[in-house]
Amino acid sequence: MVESHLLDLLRSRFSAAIATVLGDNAAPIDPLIRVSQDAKFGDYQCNAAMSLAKRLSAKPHDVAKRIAESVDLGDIAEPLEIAGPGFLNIRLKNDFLAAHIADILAGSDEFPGRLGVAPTAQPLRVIVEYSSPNVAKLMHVGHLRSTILGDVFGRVLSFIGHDVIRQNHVGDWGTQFGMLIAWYADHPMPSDSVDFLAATEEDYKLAYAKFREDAEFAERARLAVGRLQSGDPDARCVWQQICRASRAAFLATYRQLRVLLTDEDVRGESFYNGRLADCVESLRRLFPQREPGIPTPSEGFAEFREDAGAQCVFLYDAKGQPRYKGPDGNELPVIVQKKDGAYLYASTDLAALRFRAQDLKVDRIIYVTDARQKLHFQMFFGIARLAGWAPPSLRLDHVTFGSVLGEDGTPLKTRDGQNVKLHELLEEAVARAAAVVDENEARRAAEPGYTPLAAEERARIARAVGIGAVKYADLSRDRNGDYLFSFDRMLSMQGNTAPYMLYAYARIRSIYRKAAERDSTTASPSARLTLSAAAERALALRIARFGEAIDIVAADLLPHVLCAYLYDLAADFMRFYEECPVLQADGATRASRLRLCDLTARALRLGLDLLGIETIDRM
RNA sequence: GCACUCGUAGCUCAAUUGGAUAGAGCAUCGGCCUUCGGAGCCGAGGGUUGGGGGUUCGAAUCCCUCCGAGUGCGCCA
Repeated sequence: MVESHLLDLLRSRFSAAIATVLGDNAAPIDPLIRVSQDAKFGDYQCNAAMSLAKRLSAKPHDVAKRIAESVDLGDIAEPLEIAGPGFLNIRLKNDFLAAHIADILAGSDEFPGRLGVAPTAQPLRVIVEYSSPNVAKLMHVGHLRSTILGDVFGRVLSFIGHDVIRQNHVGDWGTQFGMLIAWYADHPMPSDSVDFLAATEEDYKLAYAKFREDAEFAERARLAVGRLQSGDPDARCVWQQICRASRAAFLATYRQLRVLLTDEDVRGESFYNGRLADCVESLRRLFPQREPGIPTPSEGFAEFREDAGAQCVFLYDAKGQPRYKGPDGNELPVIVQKKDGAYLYASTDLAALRFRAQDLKVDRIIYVTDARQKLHFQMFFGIARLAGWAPPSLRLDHVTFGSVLGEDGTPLKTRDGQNVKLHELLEEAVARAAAVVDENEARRAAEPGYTPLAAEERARIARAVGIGAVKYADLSRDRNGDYLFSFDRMLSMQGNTAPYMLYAYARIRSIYRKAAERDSTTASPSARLTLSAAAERALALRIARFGEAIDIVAADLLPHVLCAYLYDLAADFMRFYEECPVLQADGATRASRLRLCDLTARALRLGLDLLGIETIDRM
C-alpha cells in the first residue's frame, strides 16, 4: 500500500505500536493522529494514550511512554516528546520531509500531477444533481450555491477516481407551460437572443395576469397543458423552442461561471413524464393499507391511500405512529398525484431515482439543493427505501446549504424586491475586478521597466478575478449556514479570498518569468530540497498536506476545508517569499527554493481548479 | 404547536468532527519598500464560545434545559 499522506503513514506506524502495547488479540484502535495546532507541539501528535490509560489501568503518561518505545519512526521523525497528560508530539525530520515532497509529490511517483493523491481503491458511479434552473426564467442568486457547490463535488469526486454523472434536473414541465403556450398562440415568441429568458419571464407574468382575469384564456391554458402532455405537435413545438433557447442561455451562464455542466447533462423533469403513472401505480401496489394487529417492522412502513381527493403516501415509524405531522397536528402525507390528476415533484423525484438506480445503475446520488427542502428529501428518501427502489447499497445524500443574504442580513434582493439576476451579479463582480486591475495598472505604470498589460489581458484577468471571487467567497464558508454576500470582502486582497490566492500564484509565475529573463536555469526536477529556514520548512509541510484536505472534501463534501488549506498554503508562501530570496540565492539554495515555488504553484493551481477557479499568470 | 439550521473578538468567518493557551481577515494602534510584484509581510490590544446544568482525564464540539435568530410543515419546486 502506498501511504501517500503523512497522516496515513503515521496512522499505520502508531497502529502497529499500539497493537504491540495492547497485546496480540486486541481489536485495532484508532491511534488518534492529529495535526498539532501549535508548532511547539510538533507537526503531528498522537492522542491515543489518554483514552487507553483507563483500559490498561495505567497512567496516561506511562502509556504514552510505552507507545513511544514501541513505535518505529526512526527514519521519519525526531525522538518523540511526551507532553502534558500524555500527548505524543511528533516532529518530522527535515530530510524526510524534503525527500517526501520531492519524490512523492513532484510527479516522479506513480500518480504524476496528482500531488500525492492516489485514486480511490473503490470507484463508484455517482450522480451529482445540481443547478436545476427553471426553463423560461432567468437564473438568479438562488441558483448560485447549488451550481457552484455541485460543480466542486463533481470535480473532486471525479479527481478521486469516481465515475461522475452530472444531472441538471431543469424545471421544464408543469402547468406554467399551458399559460405560455396559450400566450404565444396570440403573441410572437422572442427570438433566441441573449435576452430570450428575460423576455419569456416577462411574458409569463403577463400570461399569468391574463390567466387570472380572462376565463376564456384560462380555459385555453388548461387545455394547452393537456395538449402538451398528450404530444400535440403545435404545443410541443412551442415548448421545445422555449426549452432549447433556455438551455442555450443556461450554458452561456455556465461557461461564464466556469461550471462543467453541458447540454448532455440536462435531464429535465419532462424526461420522467412517461414514468410517473407507473411510479404511482407501483406505490399503490407496494403500500397497501395495513391490517390491524400485524406487528410493525422496525424500519416502519408506508401506506398508500387517497386523502382529500389526492393520491398520498403516509409514512409511519416502528411503533405505527405517523412520522410527519402538519401544523394542525394531523399526519402529513407525501402527495404523489393531485386531485386533478397532475403529478408533483415527489413523483418526479421518485421516478428519477428509479431510473437512476435501475437504468443508470448508480451507487450514489448526491442532491445539491437548499436546506429548505430537507423535509421533502427526508420523506422522499423514506419512500424510496421502503419501496426498495433505493436498496441499502445505494447511498443517498441531500447536501444542503443556507441562503445568500445581503449586507442587511436578509435574503439578497434588488432594491425593488426582485431576485438578483445571476448574470447581472456576475457582470458586476467582473466590472469591480476590472476597476481594481485598472487602478493597479495605473499605479505600476510609473515603475521603471514595467511592461503594461494589454487591454485584452486586463479583461481576462478581471474575469478570472471577478468570477473567482464570487465562487471562492461562497465555497470558503461552511455551506450549512446562511452566507453574507459582499463584493467588497470577496474582492479584497487581504484574508481568505480568491484575489489573495491568485496573487500568490501570480507572484510565483513572476519569479519564473524573471528567472527565464536572466538566464535559463529554472527548477530542475532533480534539485535537492533543503529546508533550513523556518519558512521553508513550514511551506514544505503544508505542501505535503495537500491530500489531507482533498480527503476531507471528498468524504464530507465540505469545500471550505480545501479553501482553508489553500489560504494557509498561500499565506505560508507569502511568508516564505518575504523571508527567503529565491533568485538572489546562490546555487543549491536557489534550485531548492525554485522547487518549493514550483510545488506551491502546482498545489495552488490544482486546488483552485478543483474549486472551479481559474488561475492567471499576471494580475 | 412540531421539526430542522444557526448563535464563537465590535464586524465577516475558522477551529482537522472530543485534544493542550479557541485561530484568521476587516476595523484600531505600532513597525518593514536601494532585494524576486507593497494587491505584500511582521507585531500589539481585543473572548465567561448566548445563559445554566450534565457526561470525562479533557467540551465551542456530545446530552438536558432555558434565551435569541432563521427556515420548513397537503395538492409550487
